[in-house]
Amino acid sequence: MPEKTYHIGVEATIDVIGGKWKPVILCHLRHQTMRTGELSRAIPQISQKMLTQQLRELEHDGIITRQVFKQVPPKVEYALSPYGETLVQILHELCLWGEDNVERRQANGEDVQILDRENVPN
Amino acid sequence: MPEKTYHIGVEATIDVIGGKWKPVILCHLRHQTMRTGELSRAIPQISQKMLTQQLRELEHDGIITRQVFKQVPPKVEYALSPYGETLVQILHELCLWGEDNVERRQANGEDVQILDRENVPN
DNA sequence: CAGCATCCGAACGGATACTG
DNA sequence: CAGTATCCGTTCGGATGCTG
Repeated sequence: MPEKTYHIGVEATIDVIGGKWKPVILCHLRHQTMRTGELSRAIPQISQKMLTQQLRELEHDGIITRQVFKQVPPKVEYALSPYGETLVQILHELCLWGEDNVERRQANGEDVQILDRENVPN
Repeated sequence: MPEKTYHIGVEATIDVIGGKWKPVILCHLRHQTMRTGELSRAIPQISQKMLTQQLRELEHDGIITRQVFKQVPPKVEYALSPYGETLVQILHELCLWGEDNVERRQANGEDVQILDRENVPN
């Protein structure tokens, strides 16, 4: 009996890139390699613990790469792995849908905003 | 100051369709309207409490519709709303990616399986 | 059949302090 | 700068029992 059984494809996807932070991290890594501190500044709400933890898991699942520069002070760069690159299209669509969703909620009178859009319609 | 601030589009998306169960529920509703019991049987691992809770949230966010038939025994049908339909493409891709991911892990010697594929390559 | 309420353990996730 | 370890409150989520 397999140790892990999924009933539908999306379950496996969520298992790897699901959660509160992973999609955000991956979205930032879509366009560039980033150092730990850069990611931390790009995602101000995340705690240092969560950031490291999520990066470790993404690395373990082969989605991102972690390159350590042996120097003082330390320097570590994270980037999408070739396999992680297969997610960029989906990540892009997830970003766009979220932007549309916020617009929709604003039009609906909700007090919500989004700081960085990657698509400015019209 | 807005009560809800997102820094990037994908955050808003995750806020609405993120979590362990919502993507699975939505994937099932892509192709058909389903009754509560049908969903429950289609997702055997979910508890009744979680199923109801997630359905309520999806309904509240305008992703699905809930139609109650006034009869005994009760009958309730859930379906994607027109707005929810804007997610079908993304959901489809999430399913496919997960299926590929499982194949990749299997090829890597991991003891993992997926029961229902929607795309059987080759 | 569909749903609500409650209890309770597990996991998530933040704050802080410390290391190479 | 990057990362580890610990403490601890909050939320998640399962199990059970009950209602119309």
